[in-house]
Amino acid sequence: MANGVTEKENPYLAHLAPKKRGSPSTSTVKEPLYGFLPRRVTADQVRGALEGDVNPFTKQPHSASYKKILEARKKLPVYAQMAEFYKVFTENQVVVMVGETGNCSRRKFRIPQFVAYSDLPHTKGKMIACTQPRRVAAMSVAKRVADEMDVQLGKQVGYSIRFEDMTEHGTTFLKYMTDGMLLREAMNDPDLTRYSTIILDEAHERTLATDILMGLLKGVAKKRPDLKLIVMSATLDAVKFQKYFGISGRGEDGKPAPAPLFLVPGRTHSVEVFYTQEPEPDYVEAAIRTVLMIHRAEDPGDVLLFLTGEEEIEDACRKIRLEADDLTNQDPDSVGPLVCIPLYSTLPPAQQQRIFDPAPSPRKEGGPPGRKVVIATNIAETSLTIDGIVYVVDPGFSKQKVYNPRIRVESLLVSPISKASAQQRAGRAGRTRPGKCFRLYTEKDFMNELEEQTHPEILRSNLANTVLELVKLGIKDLVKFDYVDAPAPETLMRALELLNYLAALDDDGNLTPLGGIMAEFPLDPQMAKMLIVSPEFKCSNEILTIVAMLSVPNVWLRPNNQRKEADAAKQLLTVPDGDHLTLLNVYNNYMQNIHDKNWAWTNYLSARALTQADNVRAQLQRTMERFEIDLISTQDQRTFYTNIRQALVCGFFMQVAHKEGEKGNYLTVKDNQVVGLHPSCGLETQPEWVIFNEFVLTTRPYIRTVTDVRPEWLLEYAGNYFDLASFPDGETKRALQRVLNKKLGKAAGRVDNEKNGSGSDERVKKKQKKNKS
DNA sequence: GAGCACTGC
Repeated sequence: MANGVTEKENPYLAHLAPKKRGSPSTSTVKEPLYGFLPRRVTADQVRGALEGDVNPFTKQPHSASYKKILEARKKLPVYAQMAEFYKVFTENQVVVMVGETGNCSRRKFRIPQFVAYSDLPHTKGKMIACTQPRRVAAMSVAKRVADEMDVQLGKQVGYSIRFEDMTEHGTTFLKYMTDGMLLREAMNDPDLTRYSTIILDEAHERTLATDILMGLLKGVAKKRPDLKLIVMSATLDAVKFQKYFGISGRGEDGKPAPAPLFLVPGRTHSVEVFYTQEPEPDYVEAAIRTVLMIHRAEDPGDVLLFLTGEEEIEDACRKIRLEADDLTNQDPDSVGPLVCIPLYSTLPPAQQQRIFDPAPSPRKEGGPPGRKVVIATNIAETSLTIDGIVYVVDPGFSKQKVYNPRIRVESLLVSPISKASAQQRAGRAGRTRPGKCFRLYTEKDFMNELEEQTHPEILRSNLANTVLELVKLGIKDLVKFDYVDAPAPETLMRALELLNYLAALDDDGNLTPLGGIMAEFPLDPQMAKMLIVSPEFKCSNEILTIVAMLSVPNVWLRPNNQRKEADAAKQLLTVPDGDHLTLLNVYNNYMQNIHDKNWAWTNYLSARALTQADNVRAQLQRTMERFEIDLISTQDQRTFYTNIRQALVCGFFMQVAHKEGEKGNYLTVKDNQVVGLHPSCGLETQPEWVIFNEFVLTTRPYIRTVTDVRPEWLLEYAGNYFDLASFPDGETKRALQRVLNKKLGKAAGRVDNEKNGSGSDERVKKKQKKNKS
């Protein structure tokens, strides 16, 4: 075999190899575990390279700044662990690596570099991938590592994220990327043959993409003895990953031996944790009280308070500011000034930056010091770190996505956080010096009520997209796929069912040619489907725009003090037949005014979201061109909107609602959920049949982004789904039956049909008349 | 007459 690797030497291969009768079991083999490519570089050699005068990658002399960075690096504990790292890395195919929280940054900078140096003489032409759950991290870490290695970003060290590929083919050998990006690459190269080592960072976050990658890579590692895998995680999950990547037949009694663990010690400061004596009935009120108490009684240091959402945060900010003002008025000499800064993702970036402002100065020299209070969502738990936080207030809640496969609805629920999450939050207090964490729940509740880990995303999501990806990756049996945590069978069934109705999978669950193309689009399957069929309706240009607009955050702005103005501006752009058409109209108007920087703002639209939509549109257009899907628009004004609405039906026929009674209630078809039109909906009337983009569960169930459709289209373009025989009895079925009867009647009397079926759209006509007058 | 936890392709 290549590289002199025999199957026996690789337990993963041995596991796959047919067992010979009477041959000794692999568990008795005592020689070194793996016989991979000879990566026997020693720590001394690497130190020599690091400290030498010439950069081994560029063959250029090391720069002065490099030498300065190197001196600092030499003091880090990881540097001292180099020899230990190379030993475990050389001897094992899979290593689970653990660093205390707060230490992760060092880990993600150094370990990939160590691998890079070890690979230098051996794996020419193959790359090292290091995945991150977030784009910003992939970008910034790559930048810093390029600096540390004294190479140019985008050359030997690069990154690859959506819309931005900073790598050079043939030159880049260390590539930081988002986990989703690596998963995309895997769809066209399931064995990831371009890579010699794959490092999954932040594995404990258990994003959907990381979870799928872990399942995939476990299989690939068995097939590819030359592939090395490093799973990096926070302490708590390590054992789970060690077991998951365990080596068959190596442990006691022939059981799997856990994958080896490599520990990188942490460097965080101690955090003292306080609990309440009794449970708090109102956590927002308790949180406000705690923040004010800290402000009055504790030493200087900034405060981070975790709340669940925008409304809660803005409310708390207001109340804390009021109370702080009261304190100041009572006795300006006893308390310092306090600033309260909200932080959540939908805040414009400039306002997010405020969290890095220094705390306010004392009112007068020698007076009590000022304090900064940041009130944040979970964004401060993972995505953004704020240095200088000394006090954390943790009410123990966050909004979490949950998926109900029975009614096919994803919603956000305020739920108790996990122990792991609580520890992560507490850790935010100890980044610069010893800190304190005030938990607004009892110690008993922490011990007994909180789950160990937050449920991984794969257990809380609609998996339609994921299942299509898995099938595209060549996974034959989705139920038997080796998940780290297997999703509920019902969730998989729902996904398979949807993909089958969309004709992405055939009745045996095999990928159809259409499904293969759908998987190439970074879109939900419904949207991919309608985009692909849209040329048949002569509106692919328009559907492309609508899909792009649906893929970005809400474009409508509605500032609290200008709601009326915002609503009026929206009204001017509204198309009465449906919100999807309104989105198209908004985009087209935006493009016509692209050079007017104030256009978005004066129309109460988010310029950021619109730019993003434009990016997404361009990317999708490239994918369409790759598959030769025509970009066309009809010139016929009479059918312009009708065609678009028909194409929408081809993707979203499973998200149809039927009007019931006169109260404006709708029933979702087949699931029979009573829903209302969301107040943001711009429909002029309440049509009998509508398709909707999402079902949201807030004060009551709503359908949002809604468009008027005709029932005969449902029967025509989704006949399989609207098979009346399988329909539950009820008003919806009877209404469809009437349409069907009428249609059959019409088909019988052709002349009649010719006369009425001119294809014109009554509402469009009406509107054109209106516009003319 | 509502609201948008957070990511990602």
